[in-house]
Amino acid sequence: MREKIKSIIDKYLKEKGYSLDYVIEYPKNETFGDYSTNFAMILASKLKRNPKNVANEFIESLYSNIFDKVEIAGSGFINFYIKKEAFIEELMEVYNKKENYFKPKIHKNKFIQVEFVSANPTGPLHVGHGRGAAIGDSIARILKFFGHKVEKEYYINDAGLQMELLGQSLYVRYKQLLGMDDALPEDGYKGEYLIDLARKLIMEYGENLLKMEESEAIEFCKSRAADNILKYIMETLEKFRVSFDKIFNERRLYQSNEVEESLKLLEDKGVIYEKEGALWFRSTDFGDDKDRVLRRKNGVFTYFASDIAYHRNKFLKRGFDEVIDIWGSDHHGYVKRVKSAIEAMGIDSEKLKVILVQIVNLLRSGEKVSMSTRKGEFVELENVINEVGVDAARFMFVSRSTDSHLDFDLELAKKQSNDNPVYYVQYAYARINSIFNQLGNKTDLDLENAWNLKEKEEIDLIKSLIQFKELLEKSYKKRDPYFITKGLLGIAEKFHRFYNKHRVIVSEETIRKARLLLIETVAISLKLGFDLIGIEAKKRM
RNA sequence: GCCCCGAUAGCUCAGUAGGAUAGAGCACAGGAUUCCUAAUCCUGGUGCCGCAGGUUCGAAUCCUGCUCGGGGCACCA
Repeated sequence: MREKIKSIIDKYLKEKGYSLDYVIEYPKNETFGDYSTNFAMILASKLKRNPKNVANEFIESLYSNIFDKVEIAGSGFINFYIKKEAFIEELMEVYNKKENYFKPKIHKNKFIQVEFVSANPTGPLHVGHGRGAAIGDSIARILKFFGHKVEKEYYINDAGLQMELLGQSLYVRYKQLLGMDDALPEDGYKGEYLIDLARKLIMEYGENLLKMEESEAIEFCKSRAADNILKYIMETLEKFRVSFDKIFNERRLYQSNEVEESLKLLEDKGVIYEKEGALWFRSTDFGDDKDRVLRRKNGVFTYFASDIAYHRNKFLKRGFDEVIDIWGSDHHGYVKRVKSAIEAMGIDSEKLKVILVQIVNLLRSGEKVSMSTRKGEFVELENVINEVGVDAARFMFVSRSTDSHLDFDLELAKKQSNDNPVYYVQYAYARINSIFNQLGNKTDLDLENAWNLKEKEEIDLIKSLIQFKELLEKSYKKRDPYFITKGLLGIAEKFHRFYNKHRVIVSEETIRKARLLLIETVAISLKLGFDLIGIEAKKRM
């Protein structure tokens, strides 16, 4: 609809020989029509003319039949009042094309990777990971829907100190359970889950680990812990309806020599130097605050080094056209240097999009819950899912734009009441379904009936579908699923309003069929939105 | 000290790439169900848009400075 208006204006401007940036928007107030544009004001200021005259000339030249009326308002806005027939035509289009209506016509297919969660298997996932998971998975779904080839990946830093500490921590717990006196290392993992794991170890191996060399025992504990925890993480994610196409291990980058190769590549580009025994990347050449260490004095590579290799692998080995990394906001300082390195390797750093997910404040009865993995005082995603359900959790996580903080109140999300927007939206779908159930299968819909729609609530509902299309597109362009929740709420609101005021199952066949067509189309749209953010389209509630 | 994100109604947040009287949900009060699910709907009112300047026909939105909150600034991960 917006495009139709835009093409009319563009055509007019083109005939006049102008081109300018203007907007077509929804007026704040319904009495100002369905759409509104400021182009006359912009053109007028360019020509130093009176905006109202400019607007008037445009209106007089109009001959389109989709408008009831077109008015000048305020200091030169042009307000468009759309004929209801035009909206009904739009509805028919949705009905005909189904989900495809919501896909834009043109775009080139890309091969896109979405890398997310990527938590090290050193402990269970917490709510922060949950938000990343919900966002990443939804983005992948959206990109797929819009026709791209998408690969979802989980990256594990399994080559560094963290995993070492994990092994040590488990070993200590194991010894402690056997009555030995030992303390966790300073930065060790203090969570309960390691005690559980230690208990399992004792059940399976008794005291046998004590007979090993300590380093061997720790190595054993490390891989046991990692395997177990990763398995647990994946189970949680699966429950959360999040799956991955690939798990990528950091260790692999060393085994295949890709870390060395990447550094060689950078060296050839002349952006590497040695200082004080360490190897540095001159990221300041690319706008970073300071240069970064790649290999420490002690000969050990930094994570940055393997991350460079990892991104080289993504772009040069696997050939992704676009890579989306979803990180916690606490990694924001890292973005610049990774992009610098990519640029240095001759890759367009625009192809890497880093989405920083802001913090989740978990509240329980108003009390803020702290979430540090190492201290072991975090709330597990698993618990949250069990408490509030997958649908509510996923919806909550994506219901704010990614760059704003999210307050997640467990008590609130648990409530099955209308504080909880996910139920509001799902309920709309269930109601539609219930109407169709009522009718059994005698619901032959045919398009022509749609012309009988005339009530304000009916037309408003159609408008909400058109807006949903726009929001979907925005969600896609901005790579943020948040806009989908907004669209869903918009449709649900209009639907509930319609439902309350008008009955679908009425004796008059023409009206009944028209409304059935309408709600069928609404159901299609809702279902699509649900699928894209990974929540269930419940037929009953 | 430097960098990032934020500051809008009692609370949680929108505000669509400068536009009309700044919106929604929650909370609060009242009302609606012989009939497709009351997990719904309807009616009520709140704002120095953090502060101070600037840019222009016009600023919550852009620029500059400042204040406050959160996070980040390692040869840690």
